[in-house]
Amino acid sequence: MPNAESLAAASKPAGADADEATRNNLLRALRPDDLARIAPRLQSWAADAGTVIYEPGDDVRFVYFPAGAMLVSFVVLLDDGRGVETGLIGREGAVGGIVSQGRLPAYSRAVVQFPGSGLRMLSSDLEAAKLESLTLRNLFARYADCMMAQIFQAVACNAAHSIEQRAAKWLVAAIERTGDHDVPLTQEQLASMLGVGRSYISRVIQSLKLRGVLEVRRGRMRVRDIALLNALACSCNDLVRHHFEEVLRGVYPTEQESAGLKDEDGFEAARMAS
Amino acid sequence: MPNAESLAAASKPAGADADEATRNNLLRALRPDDLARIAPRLQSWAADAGTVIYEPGDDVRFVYFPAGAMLVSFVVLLDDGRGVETGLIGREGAVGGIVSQGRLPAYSRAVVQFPGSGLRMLSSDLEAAKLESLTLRNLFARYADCMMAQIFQAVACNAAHSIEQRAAKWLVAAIERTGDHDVPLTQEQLASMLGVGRSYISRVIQSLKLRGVLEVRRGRMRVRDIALLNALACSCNDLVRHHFEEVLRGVYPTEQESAGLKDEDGFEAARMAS
DNA sequence: TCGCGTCTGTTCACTAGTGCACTTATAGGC
DNA sequence: GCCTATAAGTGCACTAGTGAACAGACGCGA
Repeated sequence: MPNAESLAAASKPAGADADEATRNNLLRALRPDDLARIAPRLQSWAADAGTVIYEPGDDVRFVYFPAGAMLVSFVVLLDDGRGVETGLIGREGAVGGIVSQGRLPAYSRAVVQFPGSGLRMLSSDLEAAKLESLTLRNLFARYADCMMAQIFQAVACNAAHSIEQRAAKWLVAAIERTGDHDVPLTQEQLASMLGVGRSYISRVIQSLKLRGVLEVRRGRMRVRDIALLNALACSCNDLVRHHFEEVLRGVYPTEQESAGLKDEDGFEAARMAS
Repeated sequence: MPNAESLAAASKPAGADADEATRNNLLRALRPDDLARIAPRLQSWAADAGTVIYEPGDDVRFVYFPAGAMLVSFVVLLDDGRGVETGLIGREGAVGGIVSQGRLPAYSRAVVQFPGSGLRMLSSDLEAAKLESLTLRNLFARYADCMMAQIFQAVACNAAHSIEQRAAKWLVAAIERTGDHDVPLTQEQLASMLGVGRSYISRVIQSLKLRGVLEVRRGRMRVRDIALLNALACSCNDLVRHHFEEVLRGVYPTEQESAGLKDEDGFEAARMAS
């Protein structure tokens, strides 16, 4: 359950707490001198679920760093009005101009999926800092590559895997990032993100419930057996996680602060998020 | 039909013809001083269909610039051994370390789909040149953003659109890039790239044939009515093309050398490729 | 504690797509 | 000009997923 700090969108002026920065893995991975370089430009930032950070075509002025249990989705709008999720970003990453490296019209919509708080800074400030620091540039290029890998895998996944596999994958991915087995999401929202019919998702969830994988409440689910859930999912998540580990090994901190996520049977749900 | 220059993989030592460089839009978009900066490092390069440029995990040392009718696919390998196409690159772009900006293990396989020739250079040389030139860096960041948009759209497309729409889209995208209505591809290959069954693709192609959209030969198709084909496709291609135009407007050359692609009814098949 | 909006569960008829098996066509090499 | 490998076409039984419709049921606000 998202903690009570999820208030309406707001942002403190500047020089946000060093504490807050450690709640985002990309920022925590910064060398002290790089952190010192950008810290004065970071401001704290919070948003409710459903908040649209930017729309397609918008000039994206900020880079956003979700922290804690906050999740942001990239959503591509189709001609028929549907919006399909193409990527899910949590405290392991950042949103806004990561690939384009500055101000270009956004292609997707970015929307807050799970509420929470984080940090943000002007893209122009980040770009300026990247010009001064090779290590900073390197870290963000590595993260961009990982994000790209995630999107690549999603293309293949959507072409090849069943709706049950994809739904299970989504839930595991969300829990890995938030560190919370409680998923505040209606079935309607999940169906819409996957680009599939609501009634079928309902059946899939029902079947997971009957197998004891999760509990259903109105507007939220609670995952009871994440190991089984991950086994029912396709391996797309695992492949992407592996790429993150390889590319960011030695850059991301390796500490095991797995947020109490370890299950009895040893499934390491928070490897990427940790 | 790919022209006879498609010989076995080979590469001339250096300082490749300035001519060849104009056959790739990214290189043609370079300012004269930027072109002069990298030209000495460009070498010409050719490959047959099926040539694997790199495999997942490989250290990608070169950036490849397809020219003319050459096409390169990104293919993500699934756990079950299938490989699904996630992106298609032709003379409008480049392959290799575009997003990661240097040497990182590749996530996908890159494979030559249609044979031909082009240019390539060491990633390290390109990165060095980008450090020296803001305009060069800017051009490649813009292209990276466009490639990202293409992949984003593919995620949504695979989630939402029918196989007929996706097959039609693929054919239009290929023709836009090559400038040739002849598509040297077996139905098996097309099915595999889309991640779907071969027998169903056969039925889709059959239906297109009956509607007079294309002719079928063994191992190749010839598109007769690309306007109708594009109408049967989803609009994903159009959306991506629009983003290319917006982001690379004023950077890409705007001349209309549409390679004889204009149809009687005015469908501009080569807008992006031109 | 009541009422109501919205989320969930389920049925039903239907369409899209699968996977296999088998036949038929075709080009290209000798 | 024939042979053969391989690609294309097709029938069939089957499964996955759709979309509309409607009946509860949950929980929040007054």
